Amino acid sequence: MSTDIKEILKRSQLSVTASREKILNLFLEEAGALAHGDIEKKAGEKFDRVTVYRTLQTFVEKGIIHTIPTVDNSIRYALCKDNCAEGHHHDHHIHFVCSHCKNTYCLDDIVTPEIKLPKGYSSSHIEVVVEGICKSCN
Amino acid sequence: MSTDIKEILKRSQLSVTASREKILNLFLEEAGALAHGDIEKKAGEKFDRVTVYRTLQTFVEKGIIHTIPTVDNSIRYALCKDNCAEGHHHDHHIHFVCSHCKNTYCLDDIVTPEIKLPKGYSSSHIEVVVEGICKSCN
DNA sequence: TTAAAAAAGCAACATTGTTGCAAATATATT
DNA sequence: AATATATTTGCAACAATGTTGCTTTTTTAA
Repeated sequence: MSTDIKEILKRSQLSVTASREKILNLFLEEAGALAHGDIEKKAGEKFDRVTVYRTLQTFVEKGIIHTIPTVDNSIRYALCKDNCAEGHHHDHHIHFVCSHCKNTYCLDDIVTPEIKLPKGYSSSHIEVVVEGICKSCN
Repeated sequence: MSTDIKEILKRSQLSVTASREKILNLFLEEAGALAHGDIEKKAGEKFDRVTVYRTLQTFVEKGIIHTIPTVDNSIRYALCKDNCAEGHHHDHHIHFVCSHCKNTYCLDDIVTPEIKLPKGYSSSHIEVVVEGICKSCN
């Protein structure tokens, strides 16, 4: 477990604990996004479910990870590559869900497009989720 | 309850039952999208929770309603305006979530944009969810 | 090293979603 | 219109997921 992890936590003004290190490490190791369930599985029997819930919530608040919209009932989380400030996410990349391997990836280099809205609507944030076959499965 | 409702059900080769009529009617009356919970509330104590789950599932399969991605843990459903065939949705409109009234709307006239993906990725479906302030709240 | 603050773990509970099966209802047929 | 068949509903029991309050443990700061 690299010292980067402690650094990230400290930078976000979070105390460094075993659970936070472990969970953050899972995200650093993982190419794709993780759902709460994935984390429980990967962390083994080590942590209480409640701890995982609270840690994810804290990480989102501090801008360490962000949520990704899904059509099934599962919140997926991924690392914020841009340096999101506390309580202020500003990711503008799109997300890709592979229909084959079921993984979700952040395509950090693909920026969300402009959308022309009807009169009366104003936009503050745009989410794009593309479904298809990913690089590894193609 | 208009006879259109029976028509829609028959067209999808579904038997016409009180629950299906009532739930379909909720969608026809409602401008925005509905989550499972909304439907349970609006339908009052009339139906078993299981019936609502199964009805929504059936409607999605038959192309009567479609699901909308969310970042919270709730599947939202809305009517398919385009005539989606059984097991084959082909909606290409975008979705709008109002941060003020919390409603989700289909913007049927706004078509999802083309997205240029990195090499190796192929796309089969694109979802766009715009967050902002809607017409009524502006 | 110790005191104060923060987080983890536990228990109990609430909500949400699933499955099998018997009773009720809808459809098709006579 | 009445009946047989097929489908759907409602119930019960269960599984999974998410939440809250409180005590113990760990971290941080002095």
